[in-house]
Amino acid sequence: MALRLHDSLTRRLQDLRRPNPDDAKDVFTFYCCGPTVYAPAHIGNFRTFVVNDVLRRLLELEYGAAKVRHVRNLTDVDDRTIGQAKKEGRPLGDITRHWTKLFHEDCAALNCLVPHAEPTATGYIKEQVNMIEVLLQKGNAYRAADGSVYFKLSTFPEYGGLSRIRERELQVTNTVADADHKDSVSDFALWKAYKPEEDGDVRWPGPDGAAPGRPGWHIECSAMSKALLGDTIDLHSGGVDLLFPHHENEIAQSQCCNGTTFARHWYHSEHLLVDGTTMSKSKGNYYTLRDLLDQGYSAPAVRYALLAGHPRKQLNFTLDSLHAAESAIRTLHAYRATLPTTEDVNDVFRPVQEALHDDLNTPAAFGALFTIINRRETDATRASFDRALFALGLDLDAASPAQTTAPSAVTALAEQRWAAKQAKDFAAADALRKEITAAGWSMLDRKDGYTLEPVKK
RNA sequence: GGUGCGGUAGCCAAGUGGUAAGGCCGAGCUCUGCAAAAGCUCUAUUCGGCGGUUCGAUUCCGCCCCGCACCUCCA
Repeated sequence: MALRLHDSLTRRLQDLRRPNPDDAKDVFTFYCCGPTVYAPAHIGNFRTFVVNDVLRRLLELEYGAAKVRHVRNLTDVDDRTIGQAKKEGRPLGDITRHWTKLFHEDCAALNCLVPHAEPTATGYIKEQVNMIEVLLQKGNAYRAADGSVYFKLSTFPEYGGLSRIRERELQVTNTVADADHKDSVSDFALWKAYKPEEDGDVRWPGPDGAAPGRPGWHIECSAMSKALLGDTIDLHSGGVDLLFPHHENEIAQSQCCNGTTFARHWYHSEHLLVDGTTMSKSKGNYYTLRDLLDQGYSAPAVRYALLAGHPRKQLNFTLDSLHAAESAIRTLHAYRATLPTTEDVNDVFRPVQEALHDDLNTPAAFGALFTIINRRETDATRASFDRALFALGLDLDAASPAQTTAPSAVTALAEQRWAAKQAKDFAAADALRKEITAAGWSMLDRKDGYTLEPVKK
């Protein structure tokens, strides 16, 4: 079954295809909008990246790992990054390096495959400037009085096709008096002229005839995808919030500059909610991966919880859903141990991949997974199970709670209780169990000994 | 106001014009001295409300109620 995915532009399910499957050099090109590195990424951000990671895995299973090229950018210069640098009184690069490192750590913990390239906006200034110059030459952009460059929306009649927002509606809603020098309020910035009071020392030489400054946000993705993947990419994805204006603007810039289709397929994943509303700093209702790990939840459980709802539906995140995820993962872990390591004759877990191939239906995939498990298929092997888990990106071994060692006082109590139990002095054994529990540890009796684990919350 | 999405068991969540996957929680049982783990079994005559189409609708259509998101730099 081909990989079918909802396309945001046509609003239909469409098969994802390599345009030239007979060409050995042809690869499937996949661009996903990445994070802005100025603060910790919250798990809402990671819903997008985890969903896209499943997509990447499916593409690899479908075409072969060598036939997929996945690019995800890092926005390391914009109002927010500059604002954060200014606030902390540190160079912009310090801030963005710091948050990039933490972002990568979280990605690794969530078992996301590393993109083939992770370009940064500051690493592609020249490409962005070049693109702006082409747009100026073609008449799709103009220089403003302050030296900024804007995209002239009226030169691209197809604008709004993705978001279905018409220009006149934009103007109605644009109530903020625009302080800059646009011809039309709908026009968006390609290049922002340097403002000493706001930008500190962040500036580059601008496009021909423009002032020094920095690129606008939207142009970076257009320039980096062009540089790394070519004029037309097979799949472009991101969170729904990017649909307008970011992706709409990317289409306008890229298609006017390159004269060809920008992306063959658009995919947007929905938001993660907390307490029924979207996460945000101002509401104070967001979680970071670190928060959850510190509370004792495992990264695979977080990944599971993020995939527990259909990616194109809003998902309300709760600690209950994390508990459920932890339990489900324990079941998977125990089940895996029962599977033979023999070669598989029937791919009994095939329905899991099929569910994923049907518009990335992750909840249905989990359903299929457990249905098969509950059937106790005699043909099930570890290899077929692991293939299913690979597609979902679940690393079960990483789910085992951190092997914290009990304090010596607790170990001593445990030794005493074990001895008492061997001597069949059950009254003493029970009393010692209580003490151990009171100290925050569970003593789990095994056949030939015992293990100690922190008491579960 | 515009655009889009959704309302399915205690919680989460798939799905279909032909009579409701799955996970969690809970209950019972088995096994263990106890506990835990593991295994087995059970848990929606019903899919926001009211109409319509149909032999038949949770699934299609209309209206209504409720919730959420986006509307210029938020994944």
